[in-house]
Formats: sequence, structure tokens, C-alpha cells
Amino acid sequence: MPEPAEPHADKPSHEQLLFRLLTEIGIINQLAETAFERVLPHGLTRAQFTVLNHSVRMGDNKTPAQLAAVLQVTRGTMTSTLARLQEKGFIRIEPDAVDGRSKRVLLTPQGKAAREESMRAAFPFLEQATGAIPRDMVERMLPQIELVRAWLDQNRLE
Amino acid sequence: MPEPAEPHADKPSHEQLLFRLLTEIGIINQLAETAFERVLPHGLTRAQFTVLNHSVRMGDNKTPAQLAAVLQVTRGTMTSTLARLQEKGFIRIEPDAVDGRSKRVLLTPQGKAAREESMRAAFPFLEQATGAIPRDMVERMLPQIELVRAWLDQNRLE
DNA sequence: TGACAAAGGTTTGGTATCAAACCAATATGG
DNA sequence: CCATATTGGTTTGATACCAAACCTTTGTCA
Repeated sequence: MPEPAEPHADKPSHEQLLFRLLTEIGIINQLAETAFERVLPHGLTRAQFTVLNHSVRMGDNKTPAQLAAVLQVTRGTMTSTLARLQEKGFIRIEPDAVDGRSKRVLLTPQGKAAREESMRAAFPFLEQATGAIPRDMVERMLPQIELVRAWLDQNRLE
Repeated sequence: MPEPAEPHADKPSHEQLLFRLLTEIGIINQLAETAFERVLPHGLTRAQFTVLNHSVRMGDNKTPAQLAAVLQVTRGTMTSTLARLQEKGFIRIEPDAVDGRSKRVLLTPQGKAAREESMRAAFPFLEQATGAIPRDMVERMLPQIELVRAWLDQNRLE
């Protein structure tokens, strides 16, 4: 995300503060994503891991369109990510029994194992971070961050 | 949210909370970035705007390596972004007078204008968001978020 | 039932991003 | 002063991502 709007007015506007918040969030995301992908096994990317993780946590047998919607990417992007997961043997894609347009995304045992392996690989990094970022701070931040996310989610321009 | 593999029934671990925080941040970034790029003029991307904005705020005449370091991208990425800004006529790139390896990135008047235009284009979106995200909440979040960013920044694996 | 709209998925073209390999220029140390 | 290390920048190859165009299938409704 971009940087704060103005140099430093004495009293930054509400909008400027929000801009700065989004900027910080952008940098955090970039740093976290890079660090995370460094430790992921099997050449998994964050996007690929996210699909595996979601399938384990919320159940598989979802359609690509459902996955795209919940993971906030376009269907075209999901097509590409699923293709790579399939090449790696971590998911199976089958036609939907009732809707001729749809497909179903199913985890393979290897996919489930790769997800577990990824969790283990990420743990040391997270553990190290918990040393510097107190638990109660994370607990305070979560609901606030979720509010911001919810707003963006509801107000995105289709 | 059912979570077969993890013992989530009781209290999520510090690490799990942090993971969730980073996940939310990733989604926010994606939504904010997409919304932002929608309104940017001249086909500017977030990355390109960030370079223009930084040059206005912190002064231009920086080297590509300096820009890459402060904006948290690789030098290769910066090479590409600068090339596109130059094609659009928003920056000039000149050789460094003293260091034969370096170059200098200079804003053109058109670049400065494009940055102002971008700020104006982004404002309605921010203004709308401020209605849903109270100022005091943003003010509380900022220092916390900055702490997380600072930790990630210091602990990124070179 | 037939025309049209909506939804699922894919493809294409363009940008961003990283890692890694590479070259040129400068800095360092013996 | 020369060999080596470091730094600045570029290039390549891969993935992610979006928007837009496209085709197929399903849903709507007159």
C-alpha cells in the first residue's frame, strides 16, 4: 500500500490516518508473505497454501467460484492456482454432479499432509514473533482489523 | 468454523491468533489495493503511485536501490516499475554524477501532477471508509500495527 | 417454450513480485 | 596496486493477480 498522504500536518485528518493504516498493512503483508513463502515446503505459494488451509478447516468439496469468493480473488486467478495445486497432486478437481457448469475441488491425502507440513514449517517464525508482539495486543487488534476487513469486503465495487 | 485438526475449542494459541491477524491483514491489503487501483488515473498501479508519492513527500533524486530499500521491494522489481513510470513520462532517470554504478530518479512536472490527481481520486473512497471506521479506533490501531511492521522489518531474513 | 439474463469456468494481456544469475563499477585489504 | 568482495542495476523465469472477453450451462419470465 502507498504511503501516507501528506508530509506531516499538525493534525492529520481522519482520511490521512486511514491511509497510513492501509500503508502499514500493505508493508506488513509484503514482509509476512515473503517470509512465509520462504519456509513453505513443496514450492507452495501463499495462495496455494490458503486453498489447502481453507479446505482443511472449512471442508473441501467446494466449487472454484466459492473458493474465489471466500478467498477474495477473481475466478481467473483461482483457475490458475487450482491448476498448480492439481499439478502437485494436492487436490483433485471433479465435475459437479448436478450443475453442469460447476466443478468440485477435493483435497488429496497428499494435500492434507502438505498443509500440516506447512503449518509446522511456519510455526518457528510465528513463535519468534509472539515474543515481540504480546498476546493481549493481538487480541485487541483482531476485532478492529476484522471490522476494517468487513467494511472493505462489503463496500468493494463489484 | 469447524477445525478438525486443531484444538480450537478452548483458547487459540498466541501463534494461532497471530496467524489469524496476518491472514486478515492479507485480505485487507488485497481489497484495499484493488479498490485503490480502480480509481487511479493514467493506468497507474499502486506500485507506481507509491514511487511518485514517495518522491513528492521525501524528495526525488534518489537512486533505484534507495527506493527499493525504503519501499520494501527487490531491485529487480524497482527496475520494472521505474521503466513503466518513465514510459508514462512521470519520471526521468539520469546517471549519477559521482557513482558510475548508480542512477538518479527525478520527478517530472507531469509526475507530480499525476500524484496530485491520484490523491484526489482516492479521497472519496477514504472518506466513505472513515464513516464506518471511527477515528479513535484508527488512532489506537496505528501504533500497534506499526509495532508489528517494525518487528517484521527487523526480522526479515536477508 | 423461447429469448435473454446470469453464473461458472477459462483464456489472454498486462503488471507486480521474488529469487537467482549476471555484468559493471566501486570499495577493501593485504 | 592488485585481487577480491560488495554494491547497483538488469534480466529471466515463475507465480499471483486483475480486467475483460469469451463459451457453456443454467435460470428467469413473458
